[in-house]
Amino acid sequence: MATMHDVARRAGVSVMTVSNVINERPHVRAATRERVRAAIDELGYAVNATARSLRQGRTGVICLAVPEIDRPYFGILAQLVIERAATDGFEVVIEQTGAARAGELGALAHSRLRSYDGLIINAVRLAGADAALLRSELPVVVLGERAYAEPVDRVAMDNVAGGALAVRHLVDSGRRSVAMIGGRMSSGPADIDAATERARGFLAGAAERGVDADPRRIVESDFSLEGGRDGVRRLLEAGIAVDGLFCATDLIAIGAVRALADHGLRVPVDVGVVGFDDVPLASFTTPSLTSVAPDRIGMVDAAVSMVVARIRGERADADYREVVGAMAIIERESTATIDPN
Amino acid sequence: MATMHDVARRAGVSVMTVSNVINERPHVRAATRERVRAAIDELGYAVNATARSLRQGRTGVICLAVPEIDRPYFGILAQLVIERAATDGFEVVIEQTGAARAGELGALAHSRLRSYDGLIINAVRLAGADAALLRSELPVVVLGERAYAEPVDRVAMDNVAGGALAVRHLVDSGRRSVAMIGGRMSSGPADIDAATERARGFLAGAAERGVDADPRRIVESDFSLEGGRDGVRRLLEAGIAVDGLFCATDLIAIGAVRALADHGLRVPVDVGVVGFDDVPLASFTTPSLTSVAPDRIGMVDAAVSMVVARIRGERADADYREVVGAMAIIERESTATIDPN
DNA sequence: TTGAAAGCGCTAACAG
DNA sequence: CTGTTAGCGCTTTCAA
Repeated sequence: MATMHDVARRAGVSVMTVSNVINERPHVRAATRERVRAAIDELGYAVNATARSLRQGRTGVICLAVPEIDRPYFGILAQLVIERAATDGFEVVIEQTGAARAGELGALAHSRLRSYDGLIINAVRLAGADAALLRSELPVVVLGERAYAEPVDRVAMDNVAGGALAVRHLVDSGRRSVAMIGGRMSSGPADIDAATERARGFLAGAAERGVDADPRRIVESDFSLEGGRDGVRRLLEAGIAVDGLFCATDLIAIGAVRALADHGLRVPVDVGVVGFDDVPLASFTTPSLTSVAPDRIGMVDAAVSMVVARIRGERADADYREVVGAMAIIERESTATIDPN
Repeated sequence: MATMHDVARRAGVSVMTVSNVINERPHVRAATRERVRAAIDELGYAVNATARSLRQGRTGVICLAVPEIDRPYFGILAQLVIERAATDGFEVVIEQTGAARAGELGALAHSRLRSYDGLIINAVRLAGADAALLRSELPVVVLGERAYAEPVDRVAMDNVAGGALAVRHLVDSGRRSVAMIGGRMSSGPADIDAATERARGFLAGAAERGVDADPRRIVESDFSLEGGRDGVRRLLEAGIAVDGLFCATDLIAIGAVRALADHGLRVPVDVGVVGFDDVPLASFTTPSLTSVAPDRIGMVDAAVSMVVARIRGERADADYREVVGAMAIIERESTATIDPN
């Protein structure tokens, strides 16, 4: 690979002039610039980003850490973050945490090692005690979750409100025996994650509408197709009557719809189903899936803006911000109102 | 951030000794090692990967360039590549090409800039004329596609065989009027991509089974849910009778199944549908989706092995290899044999 | 077993 | 408008 020195020699200028041309700085005579450009083309020169990063102490790269990139929700999120970061001149590398605390801590450590300029982390397991780590020299924005006692930069979605929206809609469309798959009954304030918050919303919404809000109507599960399938099996085996089912993600919902069909239960006639995330697929399943939709674009915009502002030093160190994204319910076929006949 | 010099000063040794400890090189006295380790912990020191990369000329990072990370196929692929690369001590960064030639050339250029050690590129638009670029100092393995006249390192899937498998299965399960969504009739040998190859397999398989293999039975489409929906609409509007439908990806198939339902056509009773990729979702849709399954794990293993061998200089420069992954058809409900009554 | 010196390729700061 | 110098943090090379 040619270096800047090679280009300088060939163009008969100093390396500094080459650098000035490459970085489009003023005060370079047009003729000189052309000579340098020609040399660059002839040698097939390209800047070495590693050397530039070492010198500048910045990489121009933001890390996005998500649990698993092969879940549709995170695929879309990644796409949006990449596009949005590009508008501020940043690249994005994606890191997977495996939805584990170790992986999430690893993403933090790793961002430091690689000198990424900032980190947007969709943390699902980082505990409040880890929050101190989130307030380091490295600009970090926590995305998606909502519960740290310590102040950190954070973009959350209102999972409780979303869960309540879902169950209210189920009841209002004629269901009385509601249940939830993918929720969690928190053992304390320590591990408040999306599963817990959505479950709280579910219970609150059910109580509000005067339907049975027994925590036994909530089963835990992975946020996966298999989790939905197994969740339905467990509900039915426990003998819990269900005509309205709230699933903590769309993937769970799709697995659940399939399992319901396998048990001879039709959606929406026998059971109404609501998912969460509003992935594109939700419009295309049969039946199409009613889902709680977070304001993805707004959240991504807020997260990137926040991390970029920190990187640029535009905010005081202790000035932590929190943004909570809006939720909406998108009604589709899976909760069509039951004909009273 | 503490540097190696800070650690050295604190431990009362030279930077070289610190480096030796960090890299677990022998010839460091146990006592010295402990002293250095203690200093590292006290200062919270971590190596600066950028500086190391600049010095070594290697980054330990492989780039994986895919069209769009939010398609399930590529999400899974990324997951597999990350896991496999880790076994050889490499990290992976994911780059999106937008399924455009510019994006694919960009991934190449970018891998050079960032000094990535190698590139695995799922190229869908790079033309044969660009193949020369693939044989540069940068180790590159082309994944998924199959058609370059020039020799390059390549891991392909047998798209033609896969298309033929699909149509044979449709005919053998009782369908006679087959059509395809997401295929392309190539204008020449220049742009042979998956859409073209799968269409060739479709035509060959149809001819082999003695059913109508008119190219008008193939409609182009995006590899997306919307593409499948629109493809069905176009087929039906063109008045083409269809009782067997081959879709170039599972996403197309899911969109198509939905559109068929909207037109009052039931799957599999009225139309049998075969997808391609065998994404996990295929087992969970209603009806579950018959799909052509590439040997993903085998392909990923081959691709990572090839690029790592190149990085390590274990192969002669001109010794290009090609691996073609096996295909299988996974039969599910969407092609259940029609009861002759 | 440990250390000193050099330099990877680039850019900030300043000099001309 | 252009050039010189120094140094980012690390590892390679060689010497002690």
